[in-house]
Amino acid sequence: MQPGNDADRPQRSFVEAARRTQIVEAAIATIAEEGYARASFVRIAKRASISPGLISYHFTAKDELITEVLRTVAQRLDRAMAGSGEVAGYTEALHRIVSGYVRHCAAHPLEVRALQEVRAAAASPGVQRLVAEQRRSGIEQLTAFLAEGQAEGEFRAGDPAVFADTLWAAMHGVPSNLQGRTGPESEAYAAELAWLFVHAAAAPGTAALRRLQRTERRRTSEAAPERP
Amino acid sequence: MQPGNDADRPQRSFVEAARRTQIVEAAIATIAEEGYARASFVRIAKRASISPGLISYHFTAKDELITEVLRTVAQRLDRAMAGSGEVAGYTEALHRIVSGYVRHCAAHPLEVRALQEVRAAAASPGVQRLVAEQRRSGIEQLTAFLAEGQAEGEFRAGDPAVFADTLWAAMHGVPSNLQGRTGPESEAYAAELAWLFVHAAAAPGTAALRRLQRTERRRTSEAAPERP
Amino acid sequence: MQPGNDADRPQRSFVEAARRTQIVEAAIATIAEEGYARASFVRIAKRASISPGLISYHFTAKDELITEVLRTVAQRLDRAMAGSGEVAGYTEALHRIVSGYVRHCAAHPLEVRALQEVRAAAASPGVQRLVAEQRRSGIEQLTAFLAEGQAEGEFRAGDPAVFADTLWAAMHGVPSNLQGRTGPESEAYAAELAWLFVHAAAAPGTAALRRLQRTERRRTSEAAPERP
Amino acid sequence: MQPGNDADRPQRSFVEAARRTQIVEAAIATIAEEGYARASFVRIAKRASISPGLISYHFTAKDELITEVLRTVAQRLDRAMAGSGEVAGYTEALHRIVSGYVRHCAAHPLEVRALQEVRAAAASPGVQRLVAEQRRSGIEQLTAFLAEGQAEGEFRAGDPAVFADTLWAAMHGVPSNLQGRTGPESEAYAAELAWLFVHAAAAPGTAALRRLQRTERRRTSEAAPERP
DNA sequence: CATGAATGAGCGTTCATTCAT
DNA sequence: AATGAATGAACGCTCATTCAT
Repeated sequence: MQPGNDADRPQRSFVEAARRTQIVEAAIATIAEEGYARASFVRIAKRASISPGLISYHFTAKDELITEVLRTVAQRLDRAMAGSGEVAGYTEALHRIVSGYVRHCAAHPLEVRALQEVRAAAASPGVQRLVAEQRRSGIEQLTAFLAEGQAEGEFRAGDPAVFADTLWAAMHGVPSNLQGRTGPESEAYAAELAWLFVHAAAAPGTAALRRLQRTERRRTSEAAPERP
Repeated sequence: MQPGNDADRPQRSFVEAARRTQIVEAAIATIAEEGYARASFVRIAKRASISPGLISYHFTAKDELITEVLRTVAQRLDRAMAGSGEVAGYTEALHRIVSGYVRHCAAHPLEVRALQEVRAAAASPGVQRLVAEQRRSGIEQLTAFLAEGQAEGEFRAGDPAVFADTLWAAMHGVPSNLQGRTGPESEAYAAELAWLFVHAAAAPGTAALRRLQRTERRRTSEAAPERP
Repeated sequence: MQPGNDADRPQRSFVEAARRTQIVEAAIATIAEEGYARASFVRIAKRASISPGLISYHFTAKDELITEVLRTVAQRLDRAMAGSGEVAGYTEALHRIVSGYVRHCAAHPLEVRALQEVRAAAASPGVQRLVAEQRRSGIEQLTAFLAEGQAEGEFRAGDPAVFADTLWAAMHGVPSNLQGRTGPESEAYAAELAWLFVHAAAAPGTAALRRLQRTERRRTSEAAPERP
Repeated sequence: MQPGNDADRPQRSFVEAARRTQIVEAAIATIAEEGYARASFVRIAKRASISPGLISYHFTAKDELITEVLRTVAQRLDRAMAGSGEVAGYTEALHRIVSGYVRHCAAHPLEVRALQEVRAAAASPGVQRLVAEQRRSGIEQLTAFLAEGQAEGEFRAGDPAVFADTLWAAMHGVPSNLQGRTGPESEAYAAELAWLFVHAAAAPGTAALRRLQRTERRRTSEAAPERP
């Protein structure tokens, strides 16, 4: 969902790209585990087993590094939410967005934690602008998606912008809510949250809803087939 | 919703209380407008037109000041959400909680912004503990309220904990979502969000829901009677 | 042994004198128990249950307070070392000086501790000057005393200045050496140290030494008469 | 006499070692000349012509710098007191300890002054612990040495612990007593003080004492052969 | 490319001292 | 005579950034 301006510096050697990636990963880990406030160049460099000066060499300023962190993590999140394979309709798509998001949070807690830390604590105007832009863009896409679903008759009436805001905010809370939950519990959480929003959005009596209900019931019983 | 230990230091002179209040308000404004990371004693003091040393004189450590900020804002929020006057039932109470919260955010954007900043960016263990405790306590109260409403038959079946998590997260997103909206727009936002959660929670066909619907329609038409 | 310039401010009301005394005592206790570095006006005032401003009111600067502390404690020490009653000769006088000093250290550890703290840690030129003066004066008196004893034939030949230096230094170490010793142990320490210096100073075969030996033996057996 | 744990951080680059040494030396000079209380990072850095931040870069905390100062100076002192060459017996060894110590004080007054300042004025628990440990260890070694000399019949009867305390304290006073004395005067002071303690410790009529007396007389007459 | 020593500004905090009350 | 709120300078320490090597 992040807006990309990949044209910033098109020419990048292989080694340089590798170093940048390494530094970004170290930054993600440091921010996630020690908090944004403690993620100094010295600490990030220590984690990457390089010198702090090298970070400044590859990134013109801390802002650029943090920006890269933001883009990297958001991109992976987008991919996780998009999922793969065909989608039968809007209802199923919504279900996949929410559950995919929750599953990604459960599978990559460090990344998501780092994302939240940066979004909340980063103070520089540049980073804040990007955060706002990611937010705007994300909500815009959600709103468009919901409006389409309405137009197709799968989603009920109501202001799609408010619904998108709420969905976005609810997703933001997921990492915190997942803390202390085991893998299976996270899976259940994903299902529960997805259903909550699917129900809240679905027009009453849509076939899409019933179809999804059947699909999910099968999935669940396959995953836990102890029932006779 | 914050856990209170008001017995910390019972004896406080009038002047001291006034200064503390002034400093807390300056801190709130600074955090809200410049971000937690830039809310240094020097900047807060400048806003209050006092010397930085005076903050240390009145608060034993920065933690204490931030804690006071957290408590002050949370307390006002709690009051706003509780509202005044009788409440007919759980459905109406839920409506009031959500709309009261949104209205408070619209009326006191600095306070709420500061609250979010501190909750997200404060790194010290002491503050993080209080933040976690406020969160735990808030969600616990919401969960209990929702479970009661279920037992009384006003709310539909479902895990009240997940619903509470979602509601909490959605409320956290409100200040951001309100940014750039005018007063009347905020009012509409409050109504919309409240309806969203009331609908999501309400058991189908409750009288309470219909009653609330009538009440709100009257309120709205009085507030904006330009319709023929 | 401290040089007195009592003419600094001759006119002092009764109340003022009492306050000054109270503050000086609080300062002594604070310095002794918390160390010179932590003996701020606020802490001293808290101990005296007064306001910090009052200290500045009664003492023109911290230097003056510390100076007063130094004078007060040194004066008591001098009195303790002078003792009371007749002294038969120089040998006995030396014994009394050393043992009197040790006993005073054992009886008033706070005072002496404060004295050492100030002497060692006080940085201001004014205080350092007084410390140096007390030292000079003390050693001068000791030197004169030793030279007299030499002239009278009770003390052996040798540079009295070096002996005085050594005695002064040894006395400075007493408070530390006394730490962790019980009352009776301190008494034994006093006797041992006094004997050490009496022996080191005494001319061989003086009658004074034998006389003192008899006296002390009697004192000791009276204090611990469990011998048959 | 200081307890060493040199294994703290074994790996240190050449440049870093040089800087640390430079900073330690600057700290010693600052403490000695301006007093411990005025030995701030800013002042030490100014003396070393570096920025204050660099001290923090090379030492994790002020404690570590002061600890290094303590260790460095104490180590040199130990070496000076141990001296070189064979020692005929305990009496001669005692003479060498005292005179070696005094000579070191005369030759390196800044170092020793700094040592005293730190020992007396440093307030942090970490430093105080090391100071106490150095003291304990030093007195313990002296006591053991004296007890051995007693067992060998060279030293007279008496509590070696009290003698060690006194010797330690007397040595502590030397730097002050040396102030204002010229080189030759210091040499005389060394001889006088060493004799004082040798006499105080020696058993009457030992051959060792007479032998030492002859040796020293020769040394002295060679150093100042103006006598006919 | 890469290092890591070095800088200088800014941080929270302490303190002797002042002064309106 | 006494209070205690208030100041401003100094403290130890952290940090992004620079640069000689």
